[in-house]
Amino acid sequence: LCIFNIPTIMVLQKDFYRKNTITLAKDLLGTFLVHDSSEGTTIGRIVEVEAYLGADDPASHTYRGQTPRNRAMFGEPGHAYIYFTYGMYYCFNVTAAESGVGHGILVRAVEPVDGIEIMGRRRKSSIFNLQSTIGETPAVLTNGPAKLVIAMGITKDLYGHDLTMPPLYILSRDHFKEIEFQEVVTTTRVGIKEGRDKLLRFYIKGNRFVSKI
DNA sequence: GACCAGATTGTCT
DNA sequence: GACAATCTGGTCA
Repeated sequence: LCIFNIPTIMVLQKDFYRKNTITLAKDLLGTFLVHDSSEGTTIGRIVEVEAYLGADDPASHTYRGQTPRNRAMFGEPGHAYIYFTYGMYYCFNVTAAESGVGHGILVRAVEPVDGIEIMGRRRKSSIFNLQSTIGETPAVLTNGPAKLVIAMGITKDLYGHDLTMPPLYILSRDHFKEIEFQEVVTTTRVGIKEGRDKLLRFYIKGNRFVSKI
């Protein structure tokens, strides 16, 4: 991983996750999601997220309280909440806020950084045609919450996983590469019926891997 | 670009 | 029984 042979980059620890949910959502932009799997390591830079605010948010899976499905969001921040949806897809969230509150941050898009061939293989088993490219990198690999889960090989057995530990963890921003950190765009969330007015979607302005502009 | 139908099943009421 | 924090491939423009 010569890309990260830089002393300022490190695995984000528990303290990083112990903060206001909206602040955490924005702070996750530009960090690197890493998954070490038997197929190899894949790394994606987080470029788009959405915050879900539990009992204060009718769009949240935790709005009506705890169930077997959403229990991870009621635990410690900085763990994986992975849910199954539309009969065939999984989406990945970072749990947020203190225990009992039920907040989560949906990762909607990452920018492929390493293991791009592995991502391509995983995605091609789901769809046939990946012609669209950005330079050498296919744009369609990870520009959506279910797409990135497939590309990065995230499965439901990682439900509740502590994100400070292998095989799934998050690295801090590369401040050397981000001398000017990109501006954050704040907008409404995608694909929800309730809470459409809330401005809880955040993405890196101008980033080509964001799911929708 | 915009809009739309279909896939497919766990989860909750 | 209804619905879902989605994606793909089709149509029309």
